[in-house]
Amino acid sequence: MTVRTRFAPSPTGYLHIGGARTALFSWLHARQNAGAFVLRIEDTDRERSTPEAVQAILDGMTWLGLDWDEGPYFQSQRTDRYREVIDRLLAEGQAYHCYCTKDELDAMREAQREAGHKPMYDGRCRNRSEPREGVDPVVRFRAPDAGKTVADDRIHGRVAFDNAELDDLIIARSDGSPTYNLTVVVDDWDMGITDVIRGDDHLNNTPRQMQILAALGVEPPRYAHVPMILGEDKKRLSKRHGAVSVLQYRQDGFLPEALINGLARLGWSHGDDEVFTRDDLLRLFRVDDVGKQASVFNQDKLLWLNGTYIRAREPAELVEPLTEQLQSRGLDPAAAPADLEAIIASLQERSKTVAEMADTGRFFFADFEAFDAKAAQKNLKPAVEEPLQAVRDGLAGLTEWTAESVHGVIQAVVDARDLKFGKVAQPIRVAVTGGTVSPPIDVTLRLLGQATTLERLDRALVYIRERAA
RNA sequence: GUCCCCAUCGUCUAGCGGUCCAGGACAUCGGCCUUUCACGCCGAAGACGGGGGUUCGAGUCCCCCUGGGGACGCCA
Repeated sequence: MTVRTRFAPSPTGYLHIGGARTALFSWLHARQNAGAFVLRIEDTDRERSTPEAVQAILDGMTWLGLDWDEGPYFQSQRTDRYREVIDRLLAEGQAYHCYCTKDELDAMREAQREAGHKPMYDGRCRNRSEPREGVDPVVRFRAPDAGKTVADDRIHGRVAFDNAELDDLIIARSDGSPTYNLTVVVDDWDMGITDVIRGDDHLNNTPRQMQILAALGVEPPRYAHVPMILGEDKKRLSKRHGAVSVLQYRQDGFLPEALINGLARLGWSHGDDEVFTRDDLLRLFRVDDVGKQASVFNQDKLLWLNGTYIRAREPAELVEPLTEQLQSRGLDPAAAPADLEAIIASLQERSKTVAEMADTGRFFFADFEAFDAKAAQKNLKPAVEEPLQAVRDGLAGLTEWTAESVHGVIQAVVDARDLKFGKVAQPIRVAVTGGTVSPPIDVTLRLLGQATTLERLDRALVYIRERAA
């Protein structure tokens, strides 16, 4: 049987890293087995589902390169089918109408809690034959009272639940709309899903879904419940844990392959290896090898991974993400004084994110307003006026503007005065970049171009003289 | 509270009864390199939650406790 997996998010918010990881695992499992990856939007909660969220999820998956073969299917468009299954269950006596009111149920649960029991529906409407006046009934699934329901999970192994612990859950609301556990079951069945890979917060739903499947006479899929991703405080992930939206990582200058790599290494490993490309994962990943314990997503490690991927990419492959970052800063990539790829190459090994690349390389694309105060204080002192002027004059005389020729000029000034290279290089750096960080000074000047370099050196010279005066 | 799941360095993890005075990675702290910042290299510190078993031998198997997470909704 060909493998069919699915990712079934509810569109109530952005695609967060927990969802992205289960999507990744499902995607990998399908791709490894030449199977199909189905995308299904679980939007039965009309109140909270939004089209913006659907778009955010689609965008996030696309950015990560998690392409789907079928869908997106929308549960909101399948209500007739759910109705059909609910009617069948009703007709077969495997489901029944329940007329209990909210107040009645609350009172019941309260009493159970007080008695030290798990709150659950006691089945009081199971044998009711008469409708109750003025109450629109819900439909409940008649769950078995005795025995066990056993799930054979790829990650957790055999998990057994006492049927006595499972109550008659609502499969249709009083307005007739189907609920989650019913729609999941019907969809996975109709869509021929063979492997359900989802967060283990759903482990408790599994026996319920298996019971409905059994009532329908359908073989359950294979389950793999992957552990949750927790925040730094070991609590469930939420907005308060910083960047959790996949698209936010994009905005922050992360590369999709870094996020994929980082997500895959949460709960899964392959010996001592840390860096996995998409192809590596396709070759080595096994859902069955995923660990059982919940984990915390470590931003520092992702940053390190992102740096390795930035260095691994060809400069040309960074043009697009860098352009995005420059534009979001109001900078014009076309204003680059040199070939954009050459600028990128000079910035690669000192950037952990593309955002950082745009920030440290900012001076290439726009002039700066003022020198960094501390940098100027320390480097643009009267003592450097003379050597700086010498460098300026030497550079002005160059007819060939290369890193080598630039370096030659600076080296000559340094040698003639018996200085250390840095004593001259750093003031130049502050003069042309405004700050203390940039690629090697000869490369920086070469990239900046002769005219701009001379202009900014002159300005720094004026600054030094004014400060001295 | 009840049920389910989980438990190795700060974090992600290796370990599948002896080769573990527990290995790798990130972070941290030293050092080297150096034209700044980085990159790179070298080194240090840092963990088997506790208690019982089983066994010649337990990080590895079993039980209990503790701790954490999840579920218990006319949310998904």
